[in-house]
Amino acid sequence: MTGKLDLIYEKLYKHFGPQHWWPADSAFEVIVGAILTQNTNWSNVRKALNNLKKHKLLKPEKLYRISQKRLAALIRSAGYFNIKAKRLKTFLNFLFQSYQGSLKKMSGIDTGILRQQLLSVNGIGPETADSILLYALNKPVFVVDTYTKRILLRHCLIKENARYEDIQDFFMKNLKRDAKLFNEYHAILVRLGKEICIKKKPRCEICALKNYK
DNA sequence: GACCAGGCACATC
DNA sequence: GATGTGCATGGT
Repeated sequence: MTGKLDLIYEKLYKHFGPQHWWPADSAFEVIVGAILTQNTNWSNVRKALNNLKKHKLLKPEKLYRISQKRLAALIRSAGYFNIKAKRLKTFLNFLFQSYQGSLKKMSGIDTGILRQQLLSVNGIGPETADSILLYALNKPVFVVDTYTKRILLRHCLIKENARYEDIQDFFMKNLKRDAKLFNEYHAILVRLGKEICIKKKPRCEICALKNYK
C-alpha cells in the first residue's frame, strides 16, 4: 500500500538524497546534541560539541564527573547554557542511577517504557526523547519538530491545532515501522524546511514541492 | 539592531 | 487544555 506520505517521501528523497543523520561520532554525542539543539541553530551546537571533544569530555563518565558550572562554560556557544548544563546533568544522573551510565543497558529495555522514562527527566520533552530513541538508539520512533509541523500544515495534511502526538501518530500509522525510514524522513523534512523556509511564514514549500521532479 | 534557530518548564487563567 | 514567558548564543 502506497499512501500520500510514501509519495511525498519518494519525491523528496529523489530530490535531496540521503541526509546521513544524525551527524555524530557516537550515540552519546547524539544525546548531548539533542539537548543542546533545543531551539538553537545547529552551527552553535556544533561549536559546543567540538569544544567538549577538544577537552576529551564527550563521554558519559567524564560529563558526569565535571561540575555543572564548568559544563555550562564549555557549552556556552549553544545558548541557554545554564539551563542546558542543568538538563545534561539531570539526564546523566538518570543514566547513572538507572543504567550505571551504560547507553547499551538503557537501549535494552522496551521502547515505550524508555520513552516514558526519558520524558520524566526534567529538560527532556517529546522531541528530545524521540531524537534520542531514533537517532541515538535506532528505535523506530518518528521525530516531530517545528519544520515537520510547518510543512505538513502548509500542505493541509494536519490541523492547525494538531499536537505533537497527533503528528507523530500520523506518520507512524501511515508508514512502515522502520527506523531507517523514520531517520531519513525526518532529516529530509528538516533539510526541506531549512532550504525553503527562509522566513517564518512563507507559503513556499508547496511551490517548491511541485517543482521537485 | 532585529530576527531566527532541529524545545522545554513553569506560571497563570 | 491553552497561552505567555524566560532561557542566550551566533549568523544573516
